[in-house]
Amino acid sequence: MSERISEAEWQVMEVLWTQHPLTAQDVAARLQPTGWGLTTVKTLLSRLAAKGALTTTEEGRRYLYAPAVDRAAIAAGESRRLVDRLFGGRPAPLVAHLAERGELSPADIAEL
Amino acid sequence: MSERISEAEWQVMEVLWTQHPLTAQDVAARLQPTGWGLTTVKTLLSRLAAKGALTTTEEGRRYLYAPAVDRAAIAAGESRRLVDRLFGGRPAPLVAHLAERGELSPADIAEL
DNA sequence: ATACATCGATTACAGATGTAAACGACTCGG
DNA sequence: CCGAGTCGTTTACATCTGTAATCGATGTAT
Repeated sequence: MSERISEAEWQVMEVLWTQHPLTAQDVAARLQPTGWGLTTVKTLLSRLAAKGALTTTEEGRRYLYAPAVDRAAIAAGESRRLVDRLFGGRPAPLVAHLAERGELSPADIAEL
Repeated sequence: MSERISEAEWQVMEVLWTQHPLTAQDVAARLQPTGWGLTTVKTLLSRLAAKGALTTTEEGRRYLYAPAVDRAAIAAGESRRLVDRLFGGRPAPLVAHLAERGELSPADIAEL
């Protein structure tokens, strides 16, 4: 699994990271708020399975989907890409910016 | 200017944020390391101009390009998107991850 | 004057992405 | 058995992205 996960695909992964295994139906149900049709969700599931981001188990006539990649690892990779691209690899400016937005609680800061 | 700036386009912006105004030639020269052809750079400049990310001034028969958007603002927006997407809007986990990579110097941390 | 270099603009084209309809196989209620 | 629903798969199609070739106009050197 070296390929990237697109934004729409990410939302599908979110569902499965939260709970798994699930059928396509179930995933679609949990993606209700996106307004996507069932076939759209199926397409995304297929693409994710094709790129090895999730595993499928046959259950009768359908599949049960489950994540095959670790969420934290993917998030780490994406963060890294962003920091490299936007801040030349130095995360400090990013952190500074986040801090300015006041969305880092004092507790968060203390934790570092 | 509400449209996104793609990764290749970002590299072009980097050049112009560093120095401006520049001709297409100059930008391409500074993008030497990418190995992109001159026409490729011109395409990217056009797309960026079309989406209002940079301004053009006619100088004789050619254009001088300069950024029309603030780098920090764009970076902030992209950071925000990433944090929303990957961490549900709570930047703490991202910061924690960056801290774990040891790329935040103690000085950086102190600064918060 | 003429050939050549250079400009921006137009066109190209494959792969990724978002979003889905259509299809053939299968199952289940009557 | 038969029609309706449900599966995954195949096909569709517009937009975006990366990467350029080509083109018509114009400037420049001889």
